Amino acid sequence: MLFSTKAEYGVRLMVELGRQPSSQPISLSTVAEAERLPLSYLEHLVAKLRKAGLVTSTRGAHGGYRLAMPAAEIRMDAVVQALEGQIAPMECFHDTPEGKVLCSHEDDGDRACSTKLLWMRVQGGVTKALAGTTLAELVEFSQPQGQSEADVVKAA
Amino acid sequence: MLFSTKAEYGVRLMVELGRQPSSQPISLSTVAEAERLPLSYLEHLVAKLRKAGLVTSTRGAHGGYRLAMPAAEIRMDAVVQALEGQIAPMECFHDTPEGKVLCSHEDDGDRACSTKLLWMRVQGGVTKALAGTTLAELVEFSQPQGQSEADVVKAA
DNA sequence: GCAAAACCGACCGCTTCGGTAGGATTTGGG
DNA sequence: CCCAAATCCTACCGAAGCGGTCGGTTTTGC
Repeated sequence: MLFSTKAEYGVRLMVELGRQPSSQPISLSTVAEAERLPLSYLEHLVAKLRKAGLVTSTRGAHGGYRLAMPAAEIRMDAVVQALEGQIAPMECFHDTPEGKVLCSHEDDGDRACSTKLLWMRVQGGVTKALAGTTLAELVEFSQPQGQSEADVVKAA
Repeated sequence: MLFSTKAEYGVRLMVELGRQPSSQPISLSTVAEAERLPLSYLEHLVAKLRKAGLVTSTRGAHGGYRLAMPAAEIRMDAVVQALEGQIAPMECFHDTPEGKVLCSHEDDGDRACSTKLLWMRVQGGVTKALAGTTLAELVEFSQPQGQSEADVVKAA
């Protein structure tokens, strides 16, 4: 599997927050019940989302979480990265100060790294899919009257 | 990380085999030395490739492995799948008899699965990248006189 | 002040990862 | 015919991550 349930649960959590039209926060236990997910596990996940600045929290009674910005402005690559860590196909890919990726096997002798081309393409495909999808799209898609799934997927 | 070193090592192994022009097999220890990888671990990986029909083996002295078909006919999705198992973004994706993928959270109440759209797009991106790359391309790319990396990546 | 909620950190069983070890079997060459 | 080289097979092992659980602390509205 490319991703663990951290991404799965975390994205569901975000969609649940995005579904709420009101400005008042909703509690984690509400989300946990709606999605039938373990509350104490969601706490760990929402902590990552909060540290990444994707959700804000209000403590105390009637507290809870809400999106830190409109759902249309939240790209899913940020969400998945907050939950799963750096998105790279391989251990040997790491970020450079310029924000690019490099393969550390780069200079094995006189040849180029034989796998780099492949992982660059995979990286591109995943990044494109994640960055090209907003939370608002997922909220819209999950509504019962949403357009046919084939249409939306095709638009990727 | 999306993939483990099984894919990394296994792909390097395949490239090494693809580099050999002759028809005679090359031994694992030769590959291990060339790529500086542990021989006993490579044995496990090459076993998966053999079971998947991607390489053939000849036992005994002067034995070894060779590609089961021309490198240009070997698509990397087959290689990675043989090494890592089914390529799916999520646990809840599984193959159907028709060869498609489905999300098992499909019918949670009256709403569509809120994450399905996202994982479908990711799945599409990865599959396109892997299936659109052949072993021959990687062999070509890893030669010192290969064309610039930007050109090849762009062609994805 | 009580209850509801966010917060925090420790723990735990399980599986996978990356690798090692030891052997068995097959085969070509001397 | 025997030995060395090679594939093949099974078991094991430490470390790490996954998917939680638990107990507690702090904050806040009513």
